[in-house]
Amino acid sequence: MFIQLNFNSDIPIYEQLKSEIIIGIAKGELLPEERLPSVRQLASDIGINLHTVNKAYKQLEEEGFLIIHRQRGAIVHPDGGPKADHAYKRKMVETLRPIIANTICRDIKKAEVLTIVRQLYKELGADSDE
Amino acid sequence: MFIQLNFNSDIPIYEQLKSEIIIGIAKGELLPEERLPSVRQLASDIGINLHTVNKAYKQLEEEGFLIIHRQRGAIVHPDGGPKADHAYKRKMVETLRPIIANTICRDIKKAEVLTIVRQLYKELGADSDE
Amino acid sequence: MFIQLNFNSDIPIYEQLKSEIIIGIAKGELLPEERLPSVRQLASDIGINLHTVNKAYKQLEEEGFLIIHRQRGAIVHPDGGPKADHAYKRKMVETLRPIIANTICRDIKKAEVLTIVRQLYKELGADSDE
Amino acid sequence: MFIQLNFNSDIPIYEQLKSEIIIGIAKGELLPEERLPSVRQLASDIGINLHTVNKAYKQLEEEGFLIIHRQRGAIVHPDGGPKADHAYKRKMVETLRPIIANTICRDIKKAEVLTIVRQLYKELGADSDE
DNA sequence: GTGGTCTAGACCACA
DNA sequence: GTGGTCTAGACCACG
Repeated sequence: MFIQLNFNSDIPIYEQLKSEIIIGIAKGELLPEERLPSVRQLASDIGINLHTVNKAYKQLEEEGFLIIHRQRGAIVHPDGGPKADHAYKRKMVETLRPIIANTICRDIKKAEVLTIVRQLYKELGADSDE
Repeated sequence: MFIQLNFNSDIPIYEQLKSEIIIGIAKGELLPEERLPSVRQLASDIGINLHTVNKAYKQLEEEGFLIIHRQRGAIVHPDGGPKADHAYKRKMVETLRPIIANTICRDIKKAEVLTIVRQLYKELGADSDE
Repeated sequence: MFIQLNFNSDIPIYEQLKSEIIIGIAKGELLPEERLPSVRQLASDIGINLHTVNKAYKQLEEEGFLIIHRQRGAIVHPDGGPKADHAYKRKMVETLRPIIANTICRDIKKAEVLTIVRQLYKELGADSDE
Repeated sequence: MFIQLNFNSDIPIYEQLKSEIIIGIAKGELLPEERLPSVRQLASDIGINLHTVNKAYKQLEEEGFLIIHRQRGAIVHPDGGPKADHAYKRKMVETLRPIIANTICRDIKKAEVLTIVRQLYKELGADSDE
């Protein structure tokens, strides 16, 4: 699993790190119960601040992606991720709405966006027609 | 056109305002060349500072959604929005990837997400072409 | 003489109008002692506010390009323009410096800029090798 | 690098500041990747408000001269400046036209203006290629 | 009456 | 300590 961060992005490092880990879990590169690098280790590897990794881990635990043991470090949640409740879905729709509105303003066809979404599912290894 | 802001959100007010305006343009509630409220007027209506509105307007002008005129105020860009270049599409994919990854972790089916996207197109009034 | 204004520009209308008139004088389209349209007439022709034309005329008189008679209206200054004093030249250099600095940052060769300047002299009808 | 502002000028302070920084980059006083003072530091040094400095920095980032990082502050763009596209050159010509027209009206010889331009290139340290 | 500019001061997110 | 955000209020340029 490669973690690629863009230090010039306006997206906070810890957010990028969270995304990378979530992508890793989605792809199956990080399996349930798999152990993640220690905060110290990962921070050193990526060349970022220890607190930044810690913040990402903490929030991922908060959201149900990880379980952090004081001694054993962080492991991927046995269930592979938090469950989708109504609140989450509502928030997702709120997130997608301005993105979709933007594509409409820019005359991007619905079909093209749907294709992009399907490609992302393929890229992330969830390509089954479920 | 209704503008609904969430002052408790972690999304900046000016970002929410930008999204609302983009949604308005996508829906056709704001037509090309249509005049938007003055910064003072809108700020007063929403109950925020005029500089916050100004920031949203300025950025929307920068992105090609609006044209700001010193005397006439802000109008929707005659073209209804900026064109979609490669950079935009790349950025959109980068935006969608962690969202999609998240849905995968949460076991939301691809079909459901595609349905949500289609519903958003419908809601935003761009239901014509699949 | 055509007066072309860009109402979407961030340059004030009266400034654009001043420039157009100065360009007209430089080109010889407006000859010394030639009468300009009345404030009312020009404003109506261009479709702008009367005060805007008035402001441009006033400032051009102030700078020595025009002479405004209460009854006869505005005429081009008999000398064809104000004289170049030290203050003007100093100001011109101050105006050009950031423009030139910008071209350097953008890797535009000095030769290209000199060519552009020469072309402008040609376009404005002052092409002699004086 | 000295920053000299004229508070009585009709040119906005943030514009003057932008020019000074661009000149600094052109001269090579500000090298690519070099760090600029923090907005607070510079504002304090010059005696202006930090928002004014921020505005200048932001616009310079937008134009490709700087990169602003939340923690590291602002640095000169690694490339030393944005590239020159057609739009930029067209705008530059539009900027120069009224300036040149003015010199013609004032009987300043073309040769003198060309000399001034050459001197500016010399002053700004880009004297190499004619 | 419109946006543009500038100042001032506050709190927050980030690393 | 850095920039980001938001508020507040003032004066000005423009037309």
